[in-house]
Amino acid sequence: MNLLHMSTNKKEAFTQEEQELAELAKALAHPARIAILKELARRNVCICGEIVEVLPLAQSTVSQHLKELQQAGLIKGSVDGVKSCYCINYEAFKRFEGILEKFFRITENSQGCC
Amino acid sequence: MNLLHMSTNKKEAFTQEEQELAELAKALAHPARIAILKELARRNVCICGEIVEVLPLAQSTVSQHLKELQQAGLIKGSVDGVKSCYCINYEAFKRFEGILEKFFRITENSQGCC
DNA sequence: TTTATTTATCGTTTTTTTACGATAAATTTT
DNA sequence: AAAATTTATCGTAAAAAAACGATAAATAAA
Repeated sequence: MNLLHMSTNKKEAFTQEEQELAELAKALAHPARIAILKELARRNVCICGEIVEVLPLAQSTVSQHLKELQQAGLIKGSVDGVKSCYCINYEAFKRFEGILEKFFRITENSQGCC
Repeated sequence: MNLLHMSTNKKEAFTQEEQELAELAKALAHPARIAILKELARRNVCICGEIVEVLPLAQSTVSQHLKELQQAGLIKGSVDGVKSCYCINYEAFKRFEGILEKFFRITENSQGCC
């Protein structure tokens, strides 16, 4: 492999699994998004702009993070009048957990040498 | 909170735990790094430039990814002559698993509303 | 000793992410 | 009906990540 680095489309060079795990990991790759997820889990009744109150970020920035979490599938959102309501997508987390577990299992039976 | 967005240093606004999880997740947030980790685990004898052979990326780019994984603590490296050898840091993965498990547990007992 | 191999690092470019303010649309409240 | 509230989106700026080629240092092979 690696003549002129194979394909022009880098994304396609990796497996579907690798891409999916990377996408999900990316959703967790910012402390603000982790804080949002924790807050959504804490109040099991869904919240909306209350998240903004809790985070040290501007409303538009929080909105952006919420969008990313939603696009990754980790949260669900619904509109209630002028307010909007988000919550944990339980099924997605279960799936995420499964993918991670499988991944970690691979690393488990490798005895390092360094 | 949130008057002028609190502190000027955004990083400090989140907990140590949130930051650590975000850092670890970021290390997984690229398919190339996942592929590298899988390859390191597959050959349980450590490899080095053989990783470059397997990935559709330039040598310098792979080297960069290896550095990031090492900085995140997920892999260990050692030099053997002109070659350099990397391997899975088993303890780090165990720790990572623990942190994730704790995090997922929080999300588990939240019944969504959307 | 000269040549070849291996790999980390430098410099650079391009792309993505993060963050904010301003604004617009929708909906309550007054 | 007018004013206020809520929130997504737009435009933009700054920072970080991703990628490459070139190079230098170290070691191995000739």
